[in-house]
Amino acid sequence: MTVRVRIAPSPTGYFHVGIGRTALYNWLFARHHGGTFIVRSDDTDAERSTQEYQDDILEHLRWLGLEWDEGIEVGGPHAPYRQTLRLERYHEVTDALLAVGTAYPCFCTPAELDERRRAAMAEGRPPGYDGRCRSISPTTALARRGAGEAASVRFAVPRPGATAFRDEVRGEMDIDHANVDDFVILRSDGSPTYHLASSVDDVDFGITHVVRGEDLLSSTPKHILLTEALGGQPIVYAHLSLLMGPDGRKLSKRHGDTAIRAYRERGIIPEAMVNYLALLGWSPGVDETVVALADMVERFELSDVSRNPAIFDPAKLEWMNGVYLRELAVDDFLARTLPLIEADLERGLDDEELARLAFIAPLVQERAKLLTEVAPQVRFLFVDEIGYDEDSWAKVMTADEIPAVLAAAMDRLSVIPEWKTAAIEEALRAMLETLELSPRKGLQPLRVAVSGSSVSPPLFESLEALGRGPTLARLAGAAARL
RNA sequence: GCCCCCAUCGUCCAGCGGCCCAGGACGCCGGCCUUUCAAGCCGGUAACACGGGUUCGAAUCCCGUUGGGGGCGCCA
Repeated sequence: MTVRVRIAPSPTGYFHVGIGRTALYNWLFARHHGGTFIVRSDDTDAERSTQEYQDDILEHLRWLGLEWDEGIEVGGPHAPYRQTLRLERYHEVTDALLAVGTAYPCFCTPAELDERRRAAMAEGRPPGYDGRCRSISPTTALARRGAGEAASVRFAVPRPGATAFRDEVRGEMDIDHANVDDFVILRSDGSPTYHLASSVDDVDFGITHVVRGEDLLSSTPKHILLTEALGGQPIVYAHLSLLMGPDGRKLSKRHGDTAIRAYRERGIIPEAMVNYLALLGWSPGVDETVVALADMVERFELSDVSRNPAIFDPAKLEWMNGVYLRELAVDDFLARTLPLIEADLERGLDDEELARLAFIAPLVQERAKLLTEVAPQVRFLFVDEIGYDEDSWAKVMTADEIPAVLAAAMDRLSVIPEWKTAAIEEALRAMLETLELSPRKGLQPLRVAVSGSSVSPPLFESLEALGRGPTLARLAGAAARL
């Protein structure tokens, strides 16, 4: 049997790290088994669904490299893969269930249900639907509907009864139907609920494994019951624990960024995000933290997925991002960084500037954790006027010997025969010796004078990249500002 | 309230009855290196929630307590 898995994001919000991880696990599972990964759109919530969110989801699925074999935008044998386009099918199924009595019309209004739910809670009874419309005879029900009375359709859960299944990450489950109420499958406005649409799609699309969040664990009997009623093949379930915020509560907006987009914009690269997400709840079985994608595919097993809720830790993500940044080929690093640099400068770089950037890039690559750190670090190479970081200035440009240092540096640098790192270093070290200054004392002022900050790429290389003219001008400029 | 899930360093993960006075990674602290910041290297800090069993032997199995999470919608 070929493995067929899916994710069914609802376009009611940006693609966030939680679904990202679920998508990744589905993808890894499919790839590991040579199966099919499907993406469909759960867009039945017309109120909250937007095209912007839909685009964001697909864009970031691709950004993470989780290409899908079948589904929305790419098509496939079960197209279209969006639920709003399959309403007829849901009605067809509902009618069939109604006909055999596996489902029944419910005439309770939302207001009534709400009131009863409140009362039940207050009295300590289970707040689920009490099943009162289940006893209405089919003829009476038909008459009432014929008379125009609004009705939703509920699934008649067998009682007494229980649903047992084996969850691939949690083990054997057995849920008594006393805890599964007669749930709505079709709203009174004719739209399908999540339970119906999702289960019908899973059956119709031949889904073999459902890997999803633990929040759906207690709804699983509903889906199994529906699947059986539809005559579908049994589906294997695997429920992933949820992602938490730093305070141990469910991850949400108030914890800061949960959107994958936000991390991308902050300078996280997809390789790092994927690696980090993969290990947030799954272990390849060895004490390794940085794992190549191919190895993940090779080793991924649902049985190795952790049952513990996991706290999303941006600090570790950033560390990992640094690891991946350093592993990048310089050209690749440059390619990913250039758009950010040009955006920062608000102009493109010419060939000569590109060459200077390429010269300095490896040195920046070594120290970056985020792609977004690069532009500010190299900005001084491409602007006419630099802005000084005031903290840096206050910290290093206030010592008594500063004027002498700047003057000596200008003297030395203006006469070196060749403007190369080695010659620059030699000249400046000679200067340090003459002035009897430590590198820290004598070189930091030059760094601030030239780059505007006490933090920059290595000084000698930076000067070479800047060029003699601009270097001398910056030194003079700083001297004038003292 | 009821039902379900979970429980190893601050965090993520390893451990699936003896190899564990518990291992790796992030973080944190210290050192080395050093032209800044990083990186790198070396070292350190820190956990089996609690109580009962089972067993020659328990982080590992069972029960309970506590704690955390999820669910109980004509949301998904």
